[in-house]
Amino acid sequence: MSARARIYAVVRRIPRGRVATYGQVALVAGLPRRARLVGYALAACEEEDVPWQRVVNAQGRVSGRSEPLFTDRQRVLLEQEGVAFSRSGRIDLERFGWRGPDPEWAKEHDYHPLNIEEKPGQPNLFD
DNA sequence: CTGATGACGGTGC
DNA sequence: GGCACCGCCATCA
Repeated sequence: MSARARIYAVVRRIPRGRVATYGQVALVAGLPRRARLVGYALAACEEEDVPWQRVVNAQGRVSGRSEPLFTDRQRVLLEQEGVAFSRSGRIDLERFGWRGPDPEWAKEHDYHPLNIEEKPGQPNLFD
């Protein structure tokens, strides 16, 4: 399986109303420290069932594009899923960040779980 | 082949 | 918070 195909498979696991970082996607796909590759793969992605809008950078911001129209589009799509942006255009990853794939699924398909804990006191609106 | 270019990220100031 | 490096690596001119 190509690196690209693995990346798309991981992105397809991110649920509605959640966002993952490029680095997290790389890690789950078994490609540590290759966040740039994830960005490259998504830029070239033409598959309809890959929710590319749910991947943002580690600062919780929508990454810039050569074509700024797609940046706006990504934000609109996420807001429609219930993801909130701060005034400065940031997403609170404690609230909306993906906690990793279902461990069951990860084990079966040889991906890496993340096991990120929910922060106590932060209501989880989407699980 | 070589150098430049990114939907990146960690570190340091 | 911002900014500058630097490591990263597939693609492309």
